[in-house]
Amino acid sequence: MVCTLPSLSLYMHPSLNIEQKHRLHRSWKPSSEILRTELFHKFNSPFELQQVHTLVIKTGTPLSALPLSRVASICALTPRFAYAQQIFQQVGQPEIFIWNCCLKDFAESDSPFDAILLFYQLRKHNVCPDSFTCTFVLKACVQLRDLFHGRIVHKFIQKLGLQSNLVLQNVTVHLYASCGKISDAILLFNKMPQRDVITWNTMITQLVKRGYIDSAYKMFLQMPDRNVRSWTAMIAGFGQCGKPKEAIDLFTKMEEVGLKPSEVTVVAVLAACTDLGALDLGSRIHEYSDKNEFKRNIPVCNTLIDMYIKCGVLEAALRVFEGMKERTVVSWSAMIQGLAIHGKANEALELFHQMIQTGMKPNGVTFIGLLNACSHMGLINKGRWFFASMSRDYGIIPSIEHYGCMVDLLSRAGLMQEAHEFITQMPIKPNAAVWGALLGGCKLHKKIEMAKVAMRHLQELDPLNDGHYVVLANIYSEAKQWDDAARVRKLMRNKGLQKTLGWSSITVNGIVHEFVAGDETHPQSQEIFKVWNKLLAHMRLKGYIPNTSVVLLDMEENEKEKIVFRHSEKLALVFGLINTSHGETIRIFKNLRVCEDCHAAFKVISEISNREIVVRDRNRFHCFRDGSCSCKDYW
DNA sequence: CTAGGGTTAG
Repeated sequence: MVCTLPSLSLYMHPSLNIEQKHRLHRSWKPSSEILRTELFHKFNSPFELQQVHTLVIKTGTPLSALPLSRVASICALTPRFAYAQQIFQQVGQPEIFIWNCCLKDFAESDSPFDAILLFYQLRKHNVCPDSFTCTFVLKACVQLRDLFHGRIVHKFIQKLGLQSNLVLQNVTVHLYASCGKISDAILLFNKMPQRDVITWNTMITQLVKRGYIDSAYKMFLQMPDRNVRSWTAMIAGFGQCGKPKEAIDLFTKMEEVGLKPSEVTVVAVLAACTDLGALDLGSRIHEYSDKNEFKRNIPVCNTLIDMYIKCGVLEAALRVFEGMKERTVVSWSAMIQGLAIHGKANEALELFHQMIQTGMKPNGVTFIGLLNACSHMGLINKGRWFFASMSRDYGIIPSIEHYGCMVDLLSRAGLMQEAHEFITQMPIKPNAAVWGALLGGCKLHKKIEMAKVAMRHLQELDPLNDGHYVVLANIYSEAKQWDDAARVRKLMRNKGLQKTLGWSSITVNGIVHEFVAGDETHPQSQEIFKVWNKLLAHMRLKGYIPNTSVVLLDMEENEKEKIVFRHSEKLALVFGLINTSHGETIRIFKNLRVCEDCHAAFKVISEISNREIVVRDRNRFHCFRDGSCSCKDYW
């Protein structure tokens, strides 16, 4: 009689009683192959392990067929430690080897503290650790930033006489640096009789993380041999500390040396392109990635998506997103945020819906994107709903950023009282971003009294940020309260602050042209002004009326016009019209928010010149086409 | 069974 083999999952099914299990047990003779592939990954407790162990003995399967690392992890932190030891002592492999495998898994898991606990268990049961053991425990300490246990292991290494082991020295340097003891790390580094490329790379990365970019670069120049990871660490370092130009310069040098960029290099360089709005280099890196089969690498795709979004090419970002075989929450969140800052709120919400349907769990960042989408398009009720939903339906506790988004949403919509009430009822202390969002709403809706309230808090929380003073002065100026405006500007000056100079840039033929307001230094300045005057006549016919209320100062109307006409974004746009071919999209990058008059002017110009104009603002994108803007004037 | 570089928001 042929009987079907029951699977182990059936054998161990909780609904079977002991007698049924025995019956199965007697009749069932699985091959060791079945044991290995089907069975052993399914037991989860010492009790189940014991059943499997019995089975192994009964069927005469060699003990080594057991997934020993799994046995170890099940027994390690339960009172069954000795049981595992007993098995390990019979398999003909050094016992410590098996425990080390388990330690490695723990150290790389999401609860690295288990590695430290296991280490104590090993000591308690007199298992003798080796250098591998120490490596993994130290790695866990690095993950946890656990200097206390790290120091214990460090002393233990010396007790074992392993202090000259290079790998251990490298991890120890990493440990002290990552726990904020950078001077201890440097001390150890200096004492090392020999160092390898990993030692140097570790130091570079850690110095960058602590903000010592100059020391990191010195080390980079000083080190004897540099591999791809050294270059990448330094490129990423420049990017992370706000020096994307330096990152790209270094990348160029890396190419000159002839080293082949890895996936990680590509991610770092793309992030720098994102910050700079360097679409041309970004696209080149995209081609390189495709040629080198980096397409399957999720972070590469995620960074590409973000790069295209922040360079204003939403379609390209969507293409990368659609082409991904596998996506993470980062991919979805990046795309949702991208749609949000491009003013496509409904598409963003729709994408979120799709995300949920694929079974992907959103995180806090996903909701920041969603709230931004609602905020930028004035979807107040949807925004309120998402805010409530995140904790209720997904167990995500709103962070200060989410509260900031909500205040932005409410105050942009003019619901100033509600926004203020929302702030006073927050369970966490409001920060400068929260009050700043309220102040922004006051500017938009000309609420002077509320602006004063917001400013009082901002002066306390963020006194050195010139932006707040400028906004408040603007609010007074718009209300023609010149004395108050002057008082705020004086207050700002007394703190030693200057208004951040606005600038706009445009890339033509790979060359970045930067303009500041009133700029006459560009070689083509005269031509720019001539073309502007012609354009202006045309614009006036189309109904454009200069909005001079954006000028802070009390002066004659035609003086104000002169100032408005030479705003940096207008200069960059006219330069673009002159120097690009007809029909080409013009992309402008502005460091501050785009001015209201420029916004109105760009709409008219997009119609007259029949051009698409994409402006990357401090906060979002404006895509001007056929006389209107993608933000639908809600920003 | 060792050690080093990366992505969404802010």
